[in-house]
Amino acid sequence: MRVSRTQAAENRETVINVASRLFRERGFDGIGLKDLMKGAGLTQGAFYKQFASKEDLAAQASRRAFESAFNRWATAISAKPEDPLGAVMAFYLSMGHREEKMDGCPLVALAADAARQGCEVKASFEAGIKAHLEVLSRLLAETEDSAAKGKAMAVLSQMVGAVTLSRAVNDPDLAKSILDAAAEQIREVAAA
Amino acid sequence: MRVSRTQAAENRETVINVASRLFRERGFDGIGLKDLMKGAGLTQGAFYKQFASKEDLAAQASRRAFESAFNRWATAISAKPEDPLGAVMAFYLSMGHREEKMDGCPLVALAADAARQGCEVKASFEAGIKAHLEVLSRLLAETEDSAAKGKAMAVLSQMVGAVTLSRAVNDPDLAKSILDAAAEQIREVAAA
DNA sequence: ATTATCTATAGATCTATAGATAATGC
DNA sequence: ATTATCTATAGATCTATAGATAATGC
Repeated sequence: MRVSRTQAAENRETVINVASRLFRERGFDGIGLKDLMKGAGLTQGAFYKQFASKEDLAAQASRRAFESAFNRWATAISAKPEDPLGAVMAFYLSMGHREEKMDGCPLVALAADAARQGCEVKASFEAGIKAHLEVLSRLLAETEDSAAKGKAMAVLSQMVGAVTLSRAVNDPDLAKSILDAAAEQIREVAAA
Repeated sequence: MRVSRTQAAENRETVINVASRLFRERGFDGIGLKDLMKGAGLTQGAFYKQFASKEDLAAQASRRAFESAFNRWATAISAKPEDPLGAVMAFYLSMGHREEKMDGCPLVALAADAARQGCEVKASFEAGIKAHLEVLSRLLAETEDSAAKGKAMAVLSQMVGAVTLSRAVNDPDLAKSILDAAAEQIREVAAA
């Protein structure tokens, strides 16, 4: 029954990866440890040798979700170097992202949940938000540094809010209008 | 044990009012029927004579939360008729609103949760979002109707996203910067 | 007679822990 | 000898239902 240290470390990574997706899909309170462990091919009993508590896993899984989010940003940016901001907006403010809860942005899926968690989870989110703001500041390419930071905060708020609202309604036309309106305004802000 | 019809109707309203606050504070999955009913001074057994299911209550409570949100908007607007948009932003994008989860905007507290619920809850949110957009369109006072609608969607997204992000971080300075950046950009958009 | 609420409970699930097992690592 | 995982379980909680109770409403 015991496995090697490397295997145990791999198992731990798998649990974090699975949790980063299932928490996004169902919320921190929407899935139990049994199903999370099952998703990693383990049983619930193995959980507490790897993690201190469910909240501990929530903090780790949030960090992992941000890592995978950054990979998507990096892929989009490097695929279109002549318009990196446009490339990010094209996928972020798309109907595809709206429907892709499990692999979508953790800020949209879990930031409101994170507000109800302890300070470890919030620390993961704070780090994730700061990293997002740095990338956005760079993409907005302001000459003045403080202006870029403010714009980045405003733009990130708008992105997160737009996808959140688009997911909360039934009507896909309304959802698309919200995403398009955000994209339009971000274009104007970036050009200003 | 039985109460009069009017008393029963009052009890039902109380349950919806309590749920609209406790759901916002703890999330749809973060509080059980027992505690919701206790908050209304009743026992769990009385629940199913009034509501078809927890999701049914979630839809009703969401509608009620939007009603109370509109009251706050209306109060702010009528208190400062020379700058209604500024009055709304002053409370919405404040640190006070950030800390006031139970009575704050239901879009911030529950829109991400609503995305995981059934179509009844989403219908409540769709109606609430549309009503918000109508008020905002009017406050933005565009001459062209379609431009006002687009601006309203962009501004609402930004408001919801900013408060959501401000609640997900530990650092109050960062939280305040996010709220201020959103307010600043909304002022510019409104002036344009 | 009807019915709103109560107590009680079914049956499932939740987080967390205890002890057994069997493979690793010294 | 140590330990990662397993099965099993404690104790609490969840949604939903059943049947008793007592007041309403006809």
